[in-house]
Amino acid sequence: MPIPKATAVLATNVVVFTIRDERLVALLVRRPRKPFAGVWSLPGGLVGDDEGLEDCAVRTLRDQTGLKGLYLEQLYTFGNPDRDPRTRVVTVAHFALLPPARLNGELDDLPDQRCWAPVDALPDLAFDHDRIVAMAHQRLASKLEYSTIGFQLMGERFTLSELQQVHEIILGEPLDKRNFRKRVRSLHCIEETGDWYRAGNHRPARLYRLKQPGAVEYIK
Amino acid sequence: MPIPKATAVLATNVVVFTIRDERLVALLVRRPRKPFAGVWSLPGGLVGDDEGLEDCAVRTLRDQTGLKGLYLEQLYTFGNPDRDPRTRVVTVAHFALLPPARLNGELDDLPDQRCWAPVDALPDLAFDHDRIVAMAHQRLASKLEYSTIGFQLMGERFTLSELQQVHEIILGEPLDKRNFRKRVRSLHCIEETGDWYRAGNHRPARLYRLKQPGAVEYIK
DNA sequence: TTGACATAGTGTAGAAAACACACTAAGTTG
DNA sequence: CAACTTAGTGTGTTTTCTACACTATGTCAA
Repeated sequence: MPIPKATAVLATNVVVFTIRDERLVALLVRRPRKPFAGVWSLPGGLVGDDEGLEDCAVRTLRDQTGLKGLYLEQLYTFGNPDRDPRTRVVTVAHFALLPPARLNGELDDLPDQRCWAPVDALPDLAFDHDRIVAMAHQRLASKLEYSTIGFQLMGERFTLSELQQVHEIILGEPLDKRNFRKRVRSLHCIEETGDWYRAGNHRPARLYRLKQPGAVEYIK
Repeated sequence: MPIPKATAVLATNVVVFTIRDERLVALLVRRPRKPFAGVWSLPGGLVGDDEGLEDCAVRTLRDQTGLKGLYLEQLYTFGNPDRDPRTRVVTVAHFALLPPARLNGELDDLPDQRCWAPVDALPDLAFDHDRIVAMAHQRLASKLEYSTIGFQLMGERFTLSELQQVHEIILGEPLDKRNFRKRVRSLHCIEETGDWYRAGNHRPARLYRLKQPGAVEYIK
């Protein structure tokens, strides 16, 4: 028995999060084509014939934004039949984390075609991309509480204050400094570098690094 | 610009869990066709042109097993390019929960074509369905700890001992009776029916029911 | 040099939650 | 009515969570 003909167009999209100006922002690209030509949307594109889903997410992200080497995981698959006005398109949504330290002008070219939009003040987005961003934010916030995913938004070396600020911004609430540090220490997954971060007219901060840079573990 | 031609065959699969003989079991169906003809596999099938993903999961489950009205949620999308030996097939995996009280012979017809297999002793499965079952089991166990999903395996009325046993089986470890009951009571999501469950030569057990039968909430 | 400034860094006590643990209650059955 | 079987209950201990405020150490400017 032959296989039925292909039934759907398959795409991936990625919500890239970082912190900018003390806000959680997501990376948007301007759609060059109909439908929604000129409207902001998530980076992404069609899955190649012989390409894994995560591979596609990585590739389209690199092609459209130059970003690579980010922490990335699958989020959810959106397949409402009328989410694309032309034809059926199913998208496997992912989210990725870019440490703000890597933001240094990485995306300053083509400023009309890309932007970082605060997740709590998004412009109109194409398709159902606003729902995707909302779900990704929610997932990220949850995972902060029961995993070590938060470290994936840190650079190679970071201070505890930095880390705390990132958590506060994503969760949308202030955290107690001493309790936060106690909790982080109890994870035993970072170590002192021995160096100090100096900035401004105040006491320097210890720099830490992850013991296992790529690892994201469940806690408790 | 025209949309590119369809790039992938899209399917859904469902892992239906229930408890049988004090084990967590998943529902398997025998594949009628190549590839893997005659091999056990998860119920599922191709997504219709104008059909939602969850709708497809519900439909194929009903068509292949007669089951309906189950709690069901999306699990993960498996899209490895060579997971199907013929052509690219991407499957959106779901899992569903069938209260054991509804097992009464529901699937006793066509016994050669369907079976309940213990998740820790699966037969060889088609495609990557063993990975799907493993991930579903892991997800279910996690969600037991931070949500009220466990009640979706209960019938309309149930005893606390029943509920505890289901938790123990899924988690694979014994739970303390008094602590378990304390925890369940603190959720405030069940109420006494006033009736008693009588079975065997021993004290009857109180019957409870969910205050909001469909609801699954996050806790803590 | 020294004082003002700004952020880094630290401990403790009370509350709440998690955990370990064993006996009595109330039916059925022979 | 005695034996059996599962239902149902409380307390003390440990651990985790929470609230809370001051000292340390650098820079910078006067």
